[in-house]
Amino acid sequence: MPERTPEELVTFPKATISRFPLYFRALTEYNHQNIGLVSSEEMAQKVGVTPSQLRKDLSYFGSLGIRGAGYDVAYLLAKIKEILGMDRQRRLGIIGAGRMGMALAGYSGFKQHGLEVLALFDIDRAKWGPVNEQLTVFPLSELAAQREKLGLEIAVLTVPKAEAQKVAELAVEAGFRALWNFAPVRLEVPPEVIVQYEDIVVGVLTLSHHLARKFGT
Amino acid sequence: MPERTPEELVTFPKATISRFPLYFRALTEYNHQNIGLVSSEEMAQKVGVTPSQLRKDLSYFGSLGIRGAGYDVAYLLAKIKEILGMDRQRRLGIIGAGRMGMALAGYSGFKQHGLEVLALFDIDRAKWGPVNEQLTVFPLSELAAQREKLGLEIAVLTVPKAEAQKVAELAVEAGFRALWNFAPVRLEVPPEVIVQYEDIVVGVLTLSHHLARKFGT
DNA sequence: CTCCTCTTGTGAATAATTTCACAATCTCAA
DNA sequence: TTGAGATTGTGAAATTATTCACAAGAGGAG
Ligand SMILES: NC(=O)c1ccc[n+]([C@@H]2O[C@H](COP(=O)([O-])OP(=O)(O)OC[C@H]3O[C@@H](n4cnc5c(N)ncnc54)[C@H](O)[C@@H]3O)[C@@H](O)[C@H]2O)c1
Ligand SMILES: NC(=O)c1ccc[n+]([C@@H]2O[C@H](COP(=O)([O-])OP(=O)(O)OC[C@H]3O[C@@H](n4cnc5c(N)ncnc54)[C@H](O)[C@@H]3O)[C@@H](O)[C@H]2O)c1
Repeated sequence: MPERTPEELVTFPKATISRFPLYFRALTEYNHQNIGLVSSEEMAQKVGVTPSQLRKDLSYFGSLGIRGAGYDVAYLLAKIKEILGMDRQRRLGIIGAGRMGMALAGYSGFKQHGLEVLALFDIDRAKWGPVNEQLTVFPLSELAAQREKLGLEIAVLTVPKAEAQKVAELAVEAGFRALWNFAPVRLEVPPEVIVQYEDIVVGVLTLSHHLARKFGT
Repeated sequence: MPERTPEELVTFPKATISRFPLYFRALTEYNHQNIGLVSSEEMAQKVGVTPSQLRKDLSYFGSLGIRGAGYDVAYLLAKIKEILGMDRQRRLGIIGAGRMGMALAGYSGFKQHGLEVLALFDIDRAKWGPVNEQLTVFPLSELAAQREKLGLEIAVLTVPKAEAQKVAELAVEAGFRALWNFAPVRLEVPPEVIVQYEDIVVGVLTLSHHLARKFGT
């Protein structure tokens, strides 16, 4: 019987993971500038966190730096890729080839993060067909087949909010275990499915609130 | 000498404000369904928080419910609008009429939150001109004039990341005090300017991390 | 008017996250 | 090889956020 993996069970704040993309981008820049070693102070300054927060964040994943010297840029970059699951390509399928779906499909920033949009799906037949050399909009009925064929792992939901629950269920049926939902609704899905919500108005309403508070307008 | 306003100085968790849009949408739905009164239990269930969290969040802004009965939907809706600064229209100008800028410009979800996109700006003259009946892409040089004329309060930055710092400075010069930045870079701005960052890859990389952890892939 | 039921509002308790502060230990120069 | 200087890694302290639990009303029935 294969022994159960010991499952290194470190727990860490949820916010820690959300800071890793910042660290990743800073390190990528250092790498481009041929900087091989960087201190927590320098890097923290660049991304706008405290040095101790940066060190603590990294420490949850082991002893990744060199005492007395700093962090090896290339090594830390590799480690962060591993932690974020960027050490292998993640393939995305976008459901809903409307304004938001198409904007995401054309986003050039995904590539450097190991993310790749390989297909779009829509219910509207007018949208079916190739978008460019690499990308095609498929009928929704192709969801399961293309997921399998292209190795899609993450379903991006950019359909109208009234459709989101139904489409989420179709995605789960088609074998997706990770959903990235842009529609402003809470989804009911089986417990093994991970849902990440992207609520775009939160940011701008936070601004609006600050304007109301600070400037009284 | 006019006395300093007492400045009701309640402090509350930052996350509190980010939950208000959820409450707002739930209440809007109750309103549509002609439900006049709702309990914290019912509403919390709907948005996916605990009832005590919902009550605590609201309590920072006063005693907004009716003991023994629940919350008056219409009243609470009005209060939340006030808190989020949605009781008056907020006008947005989008700088960068590319894929993301155009997707946001066409987003129908802003209206119900009291947000209104009134202009786009771009450096590329090929983009200048009317988009539809209500919306025009202006040359970047029009920024200050149109901000004043249209009453724009929030500048949305959807320019390439290499341009973002420069564009932020132009926006501040043009009189904007609130920036909503979609470019993945930290901006240096004067302290009186509020910046809200929208880092789109954080969400999907969080998913990627969970996939890597949970399913080992 | 009184009593009973219901649900809020909120201090206090608990939990989570961040910051502090310093021992550990690496580098480099002589 | 040693010592000085630098910077990490991390328990402990401080701070911030959430949950608990119940007193304080509100409302309705009789
Ligand atoms: N546009 C934005 O900037 C923006 C911002 C934040 C969130 N969103 C959210 O993203 C979603 C899409 O917004 P949008 O502005 O792109 O809308 P859109 O109307 O431009 O696009 C929606 C697309 O979904 C397709 N569709 C409808 N029902 C479908 C179904 N059952 N299966 C598959 N495809 C279906 C439509 O044919 C259309 O192509 C909405 O939920 C919206 O709230 C949009
Ligand atoms: N497309 C997406 O889904 C997406 C998602 C997240 C973040 N973003 C970010 O949003 C920004 C724009 O992305 P995009 O995909 O829309 O790019 P894009 O290339 O489609 O659009 C950029 C637009 O900005 C204009 N521009 C360039 N320099 C300018 C300047 N100095 N002043 C004014 N306008 C200028 C260009 O003419 C173009 O119209 C980038 O920073 C990107 O990282 C995009």
